[in-house]
Amino acid sequence: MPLWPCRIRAQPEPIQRQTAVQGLQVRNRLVCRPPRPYNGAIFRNIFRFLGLGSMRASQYLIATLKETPSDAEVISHQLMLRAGLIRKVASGLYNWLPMGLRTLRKVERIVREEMDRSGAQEVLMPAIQPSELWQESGRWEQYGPELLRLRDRNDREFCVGPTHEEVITDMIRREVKSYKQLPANFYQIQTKFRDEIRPRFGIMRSREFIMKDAYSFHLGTESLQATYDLMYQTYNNIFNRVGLDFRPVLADTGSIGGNSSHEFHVLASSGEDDIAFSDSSDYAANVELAEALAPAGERAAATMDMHLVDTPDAKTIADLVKLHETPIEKTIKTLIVRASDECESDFVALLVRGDHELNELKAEKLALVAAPLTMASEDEFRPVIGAGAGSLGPVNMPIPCIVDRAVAMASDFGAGANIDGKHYFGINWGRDLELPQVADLRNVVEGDPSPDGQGTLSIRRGIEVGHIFQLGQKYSEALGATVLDENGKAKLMDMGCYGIGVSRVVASAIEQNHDEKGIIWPDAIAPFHVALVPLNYDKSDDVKALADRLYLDLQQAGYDVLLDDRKERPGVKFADMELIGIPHRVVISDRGIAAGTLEYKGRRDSENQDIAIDQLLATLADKLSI
RNA sequence: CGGAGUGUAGCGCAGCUUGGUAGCGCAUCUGGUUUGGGACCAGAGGGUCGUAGGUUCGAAUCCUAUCACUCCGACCA
Repeated sequence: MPLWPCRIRAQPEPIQRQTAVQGLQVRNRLVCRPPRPYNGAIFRNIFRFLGLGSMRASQYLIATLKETPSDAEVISHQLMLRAGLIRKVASGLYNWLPMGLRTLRKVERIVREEMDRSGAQEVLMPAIQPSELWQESGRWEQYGPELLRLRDRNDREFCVGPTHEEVITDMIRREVKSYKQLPANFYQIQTKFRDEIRPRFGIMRSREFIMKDAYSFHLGTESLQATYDLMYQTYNNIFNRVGLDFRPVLADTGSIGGNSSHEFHVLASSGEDDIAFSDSSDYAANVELAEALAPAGERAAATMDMHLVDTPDAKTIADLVKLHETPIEKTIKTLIVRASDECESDFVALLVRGDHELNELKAEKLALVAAPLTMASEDEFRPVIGAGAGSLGPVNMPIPCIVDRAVAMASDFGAGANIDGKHYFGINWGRDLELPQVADLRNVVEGDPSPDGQGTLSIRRGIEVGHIFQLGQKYSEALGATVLDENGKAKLMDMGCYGIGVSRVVASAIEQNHDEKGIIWPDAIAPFHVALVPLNYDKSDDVKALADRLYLDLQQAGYDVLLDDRKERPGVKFADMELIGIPHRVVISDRGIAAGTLEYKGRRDSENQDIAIDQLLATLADKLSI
């Protein structure tokens, strides 16, 4: 009998983990198929087939290093090298050694199972793609040097695929003819290549990487939205099963456009993106996107007269605060940017509070502001305003001003006087000058109210491991991918696109789960579940007999076991197993056998625990969640 | 692409200023002693000093070019 259908039938419900995304997975709980009854016996039994198998350490490549290679910057890169999971072949290119590949395969398997469960169909497309398709979509020109292009012996042009919209759209326009075949969702787990300007952080930002990409096809945006929601749920299931602390966050739809887009971020201090999320709701967004609400309440009444002060040494907000003892929230930064054609002036002044940062995305969406956002140079604006960058402000500003919501709420504030070396203090809107146009101009900061009205925002770093978004008809239109509708008329398909950086998930799991001794794998993706560490395996017949027996018993029970039968001293074995990050360790010794016990230690535990030999399976069943 | 830096044994590094023909620790192999937290002793193997050219009696060392890698920045469906 083929194994594959058995697998599907025997799948357990995804394990709900309380540790990750508290409360988030309840959102839009979509049931794609009736839940199957959980049958522990079948699960356990079948798991034997699902496991990657057990190994004896003496016959396995344990490529641990004592010292950290000098070019490894982030912790996941260092530990992946030290634990012998990967080795660098060239910049941004890595070998996966056996130990690392096991984890990669386990992540892949979880992704595959959950994608299959959602009803998506697995395909495999070529890594090398013909230029013709990219020319059809227009991306042959659009995509910069990040697209690795090459020629074959016949001088035809190809690229190494960084993504597969063109190929899948081409495939579907040939195969799918009728609305009756929709909706449909196709995915692959494949090697991608992006010729990054600067690969770094090891597997986190390599040039070649493994990605799960899925593309869905629809007639109508409602159907697209339904599959989008299903993928949103599927991604939550996947990252919960992997065992990561993550957040789905609202993301910029970027150059593709479309209605909505979510990125899935693993929270880790080494992340490259800032994520803002509410402390009391499921709101989360890329900091670039999070709306900065107006401060609550009324503007405070004026208590000072506006007065001009000589500030020859205050070129920056920091100087102003230091030299003139002004609270930073009472200062205003004035930034001059190029104006759009709609504006009668060449420039526009954008005002944010001294302690806030301009959000360029928000600014360039304003009608009066030229996109892309371009800061004006002092040479350009000095003739118009008559002052340099350190002395700008709203009072007597000859060009249109747009002020941030927080600026609009300020009173008694200080700002440049548009005269070199002078600032006004005690400025108040309405009394000293008219309040100009108000807009959301700034990045949110820690402690701001959440845009959904519930709670306040925290900001943490995140590693993007997944991204889902709606492509709409961009590619179906470019490539002419149509189906016939009920009336026999050709209609362009709507498309969605859903990616997971599979190899990056491995690195991000380490970023989130490690200590000074090494990696601490979540059970679900650990290369081995249990490290069996016999002491004196080569000398003691009792130890050897028991270790061999337990090795078989644990395999029977469905665990992936690494039996460390190497002729090494105990300290070496312990250190290696901890560095590699095997989450459960069982030590077998003559001393223990005499007392009828084994020693159990979870990777995060600080103390060993003696357990009766016949209690091992029960203990592991209790400690291990797979 | 701009800025900075590094290339010496599998890994981490010294040697370079002041040229004299390569060394340390870890790892590996052999023998012995050890054996509950990365052992010890004795011995061994392993290097075109990134590459090419130049200066010199002589270059890891000085000069020139070049390649690779790393870091910071710009970039990132």
